[in-house]
Amino acid sequence: MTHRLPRSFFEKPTLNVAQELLGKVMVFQNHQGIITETEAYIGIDDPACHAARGLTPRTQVMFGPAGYSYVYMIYGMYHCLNFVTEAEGFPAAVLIRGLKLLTPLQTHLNGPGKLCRHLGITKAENGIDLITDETFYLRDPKTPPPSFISTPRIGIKVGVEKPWRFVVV
DNA sequence: ACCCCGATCGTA
DNA sequence: ACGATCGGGGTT
Repeated sequence: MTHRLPRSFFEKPTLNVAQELLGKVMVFQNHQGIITETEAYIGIDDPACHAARGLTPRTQVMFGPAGYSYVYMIYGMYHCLNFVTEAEGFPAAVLIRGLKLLTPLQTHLNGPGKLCRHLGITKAENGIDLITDETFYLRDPKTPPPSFISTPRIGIKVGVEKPWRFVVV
């Protein structure tokens, strides 16, 4: 009944994964929510991707196999949650920017910092294998894929010309 | 040891 | 429009 997304779902071109993640259910501990907004960060030639500055302790997980979490701290206050994509050795990930919680209130967590703060996601959640972890994974609700638009990515100073942000409409 | 900067967010 | 706040990573 879980329909957990397999590694093959993540081990694909990042733009495809970013779009196909829309409408999927993210499960983290006791939380569940529908993904409503994503951004793609693709390889060393994408200047907005952390991996453009090479392999460092922080970006190591992005160089590893697909289907792992990549969590980093930003502005000294917030964390951002990503899922690693593509083949091992190709550093890329999808940033999760929006989540509609599957609660009676259906709270919409819009913004990567607020999303992590609400769910309690920190660097302790970096490098988790979403294919095998007990309480952190993605689920396919088997509903029709939602319609979406693409826009430039938010909050970056380089790579702004690439329309690699995807938002459910 | 030092310095700069950032895939954000709330307030003004 | 701007400040909060601090770790990562490059430089000295």
